[in-house]
Amino acid sequence: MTTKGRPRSFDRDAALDAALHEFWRHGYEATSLAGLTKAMGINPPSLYAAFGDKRRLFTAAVQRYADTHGRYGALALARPTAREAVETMLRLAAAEYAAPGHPPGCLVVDGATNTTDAARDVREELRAVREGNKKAIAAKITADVAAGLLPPGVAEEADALAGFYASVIQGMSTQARDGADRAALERIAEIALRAWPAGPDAGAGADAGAGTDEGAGADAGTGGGTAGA
Amino acid sequence: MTTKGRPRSFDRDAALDAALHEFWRHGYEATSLAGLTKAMGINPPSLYAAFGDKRRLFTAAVQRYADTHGRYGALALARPTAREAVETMLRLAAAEYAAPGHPPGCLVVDGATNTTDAARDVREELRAVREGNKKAIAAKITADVAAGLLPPGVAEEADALAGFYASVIQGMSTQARDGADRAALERIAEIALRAWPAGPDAGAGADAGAGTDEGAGADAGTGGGTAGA
DNA sequence: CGAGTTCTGTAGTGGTCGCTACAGATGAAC
DNA sequence: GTTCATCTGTAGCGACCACTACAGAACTCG
Repeated sequence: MTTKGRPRSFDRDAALDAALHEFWRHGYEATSLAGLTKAMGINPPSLYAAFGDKRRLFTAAVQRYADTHGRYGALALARPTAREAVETMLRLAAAEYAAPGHPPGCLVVDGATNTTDAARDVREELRAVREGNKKAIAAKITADVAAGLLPPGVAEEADALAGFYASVIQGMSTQARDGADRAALERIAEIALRAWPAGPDAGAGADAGAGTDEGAGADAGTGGGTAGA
Repeated sequence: MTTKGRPRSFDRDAALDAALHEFWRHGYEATSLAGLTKAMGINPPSLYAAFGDKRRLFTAAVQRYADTHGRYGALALARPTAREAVETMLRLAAAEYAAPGHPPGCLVVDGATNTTDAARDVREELRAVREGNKKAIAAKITADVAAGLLPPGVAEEADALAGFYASVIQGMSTQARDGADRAALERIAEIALRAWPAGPDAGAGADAGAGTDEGAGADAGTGGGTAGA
């Protein structure tokens, strides 16, 4: 299978990166073909030949995002414990969302927030990714409860905890887009980690790494009491 | 000054409410004049005579939102203590974001997330409201430190705490738009409140008795003081 | 070389965007 | 009634939207 015909005169990956940045900054529908072709340095027919159409180009950009800037999610979920996974996810998100060289915030969180009815499927595409991440966090928590790393009562609020940390991360994206720098985002992450449930031997305050005020009984009492009531 | 000429044939407030719902659901730029006029039950010339143009109609809709569904923010900030303000804001937001009868989430958070360069000022308008709310929360915290309701060290992280709770609320809006119901949002709010700093006499870690700090801050029945225990 | 294949730039397509000119309709003032 | 001011619906403005027909350019193959 040889490559016949006139060869492509642009770098497909570089063009995809340029498209990704456009979608990242403006969102799906607010990104025009004119803006895309200008940023990518190509003309519409080349775009359509290489990527299909705007809709498929967006999906390709999301995929590329997941493989590059958005890789922190998978990296964090690969950590052995739920606590490490959540902490890693928060801290990597803080660093990534405000990193120079690309638009602030998260493409998956804010890439298709404002859509017409015609682009409802685009919003659904990103929503599915967000919900998948949330479920993955909940699964990590449930697994740690089963492994004895977290008290049994935490199992009942695994979904709630996952929803909380998903909410924080999504809010961090908005904060980054509003101008928060990396330090500010890291402070948000740090405070969010104070809400992590105490270990299985709660009350003794055997906490891994975090807050100065955290190990004490207040949080342990809150979590255990609410869950067990 | 009498009213001469043909009287307006539609209810201006009702039309504004309809426009608000359109902007709320789709965001500023994804809302078309055609969609607005259809939802408002009027024709373009009537819209322009009554509200100026799409841009000014949006600002009027944001103002109406602030006076109605978005009133929870001002209500919460009117509470005497920072703790009550934040707790009230979280719980009212949880109830409001998933309430039936209107689109999910918050207009101020998600009403102008995806914009072209031409509508950058719209995004700025909402960003200013968000940042104002964040600063108001920080001011409440700083005031409570000055009043002795919170330990002096909290003053240094007043901005960080405000950023954290703003982040949670903004994330709750995304969660609501992704389908979270009121109960799920309230669980997020509850977990977020676990990160609230301990009272002024908490440094020694003598807090098994929750009454020390919670008695002043938590109102009856809200669960702010770990109600179930 | 010529034939075959694919890419590239030009120059549009119909459709929708926000917005408005215009004329008829509908009221108050006289 | 007549006059005048304002609103209303129709109909259409130029600009932009995503997208593509077309022809020439640039490559591999025989």
